[in-house]
Amino acid sequence: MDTEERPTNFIIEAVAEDLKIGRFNYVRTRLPPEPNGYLHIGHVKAFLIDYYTAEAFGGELYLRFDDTNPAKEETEFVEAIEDDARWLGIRWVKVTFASDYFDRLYEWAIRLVKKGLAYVDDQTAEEMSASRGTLPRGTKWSETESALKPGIESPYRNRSVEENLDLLERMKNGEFPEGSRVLRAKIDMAHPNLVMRDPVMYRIMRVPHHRTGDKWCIYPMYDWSHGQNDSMEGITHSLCSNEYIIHRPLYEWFLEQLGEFKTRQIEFSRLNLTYAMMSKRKVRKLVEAGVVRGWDDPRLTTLRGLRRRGVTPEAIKDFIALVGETKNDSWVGMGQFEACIRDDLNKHSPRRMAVLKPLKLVIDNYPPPPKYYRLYPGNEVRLRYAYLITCTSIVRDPGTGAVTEVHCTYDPATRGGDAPDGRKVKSTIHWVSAEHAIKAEVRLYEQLFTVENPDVGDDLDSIINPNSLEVLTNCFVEPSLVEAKPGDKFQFERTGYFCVDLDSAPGKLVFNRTVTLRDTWAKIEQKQG
RNA sequence: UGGGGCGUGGUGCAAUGGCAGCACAUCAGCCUUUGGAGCUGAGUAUCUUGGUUCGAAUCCAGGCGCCCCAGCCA
Repeated sequence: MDTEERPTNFIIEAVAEDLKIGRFNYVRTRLPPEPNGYLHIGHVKAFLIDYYTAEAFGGELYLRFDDTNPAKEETEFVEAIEDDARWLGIRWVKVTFASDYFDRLYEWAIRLVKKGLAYVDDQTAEEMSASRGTLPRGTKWSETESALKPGIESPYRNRSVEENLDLLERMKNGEFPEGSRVLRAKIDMAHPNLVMRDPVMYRIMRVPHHRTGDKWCIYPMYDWSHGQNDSMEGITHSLCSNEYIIHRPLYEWFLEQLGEFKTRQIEFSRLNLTYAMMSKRKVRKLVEAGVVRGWDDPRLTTLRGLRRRGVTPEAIKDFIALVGETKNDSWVGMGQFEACIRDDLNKHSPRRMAVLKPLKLVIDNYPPPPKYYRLYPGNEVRLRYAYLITCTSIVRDPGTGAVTEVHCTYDPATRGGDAPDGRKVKSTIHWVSAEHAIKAEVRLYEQLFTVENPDVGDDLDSIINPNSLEVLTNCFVEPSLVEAKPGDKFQFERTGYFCVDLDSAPGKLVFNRTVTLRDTWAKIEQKQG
């Protein structure tokens, strides 16, 4: 990756300005994944922005797992995320965890309590929600008749510092049941930004943590952890998606009150890709329901799925570069991604010949429509790298009418494919020798979903494309592919880009179609109806 | 509209007060031992109204549209 080739963007410009005015004299960013699932294409944009921004200034990148909710997180995902990110080509200087800072964070919380800026609230979750000054959950903003109402201050809001300190200590020691109390920042229950209406800092959870075990009974919320960890690590720029814009005032309020190092948060728009499911929850449902074969199913846009499908890190990075970095809400078409995949594969894939559907190839378009140049009775074509042949007749199955044989004559003078008399043929077709070719299984993929945005709605069954996978077991590939190993990539001439699947084994070749070639013929066909 | 964010060809991104450009997609042509790849050309855009200015996508004011927020999720 050549840094100079990447265009500048508003984040790079903002960071450059910070350096220029002396707000910081170095650059350090962080990747902030929550280890609760596998990485997908949507995460890649954020990862690459963090990586490139640091790289552009000779800065450092930390990989920090945001493990503040033990109910959802597992070590398995930590390893998978590191593996996927490394595969992409991202490099970091150290790996840290939000849980590394639980002790220090607790000290900071005590500081706020002592300053009278945080208190223990005994209200139930329902009471807190009701007193926030808004309509019940589930109500649409459009159904809101009047302006947002101020919240109601908790009856526990003015407890003494001593009592708060005592209660917090006992929360930490596990003296209270789960959900019975929280620590809240004392800010402003009438604030127009709901995030500032006394946000929760700690909640009681009797759940073992994948790294700290049973040590803690209270766990910090995102707002009371992320910015503090950024500050503790000397992160200069905390880059995140637009949904955190409204959290920035709180992010800054905490660091201001604490008097600690002030990281700057900058937001950008997340990636929306058509036909891609970004919701981890929903992808999990597909996996569990057996709609796909696993988290690495080649039809998924998880990094593992893309990798298995044969998509390269370079193609993914090219795509992200092309998408750019802005705050605009936008949708990028899957076709754009596929163009990047083809572009990279075209440059790097060795060409091979493979016949996927030996007979159908010929019969589909007979009698020939206009502009059809391939093999049909009376027409001469070139067998790629071999001879010019002329079709003389076809043999059909008397019962079905399907073509079972195509008879041709070859011109012995055209060895290699050139005619001594200089005559041209309009078409060259690929072939394999029936005597030498080896058999293979080929898996063809189409979009998994029938709708552009599979993340909306909950009726998954209605949006699944029933034809997203077609398995061909009667394919023949040229003998040189006998040595091909899982992950190897090829272009099957005139057909598409393919890679050897994980299921492949000696004597049992399995290929995935990564993406088809651009197909001008398909367009002509479409237009002709 | 309680607060916040965003509006440039079909899609995504540039232009940072000075000829609206790039990529993908589309269309036309050239070339081709992949109907692939490559090459050439074309069409299509500044949400709107007003203001400032010699000059506005850019600055200002109003309007319109879309998105985000009322978890003890991140």
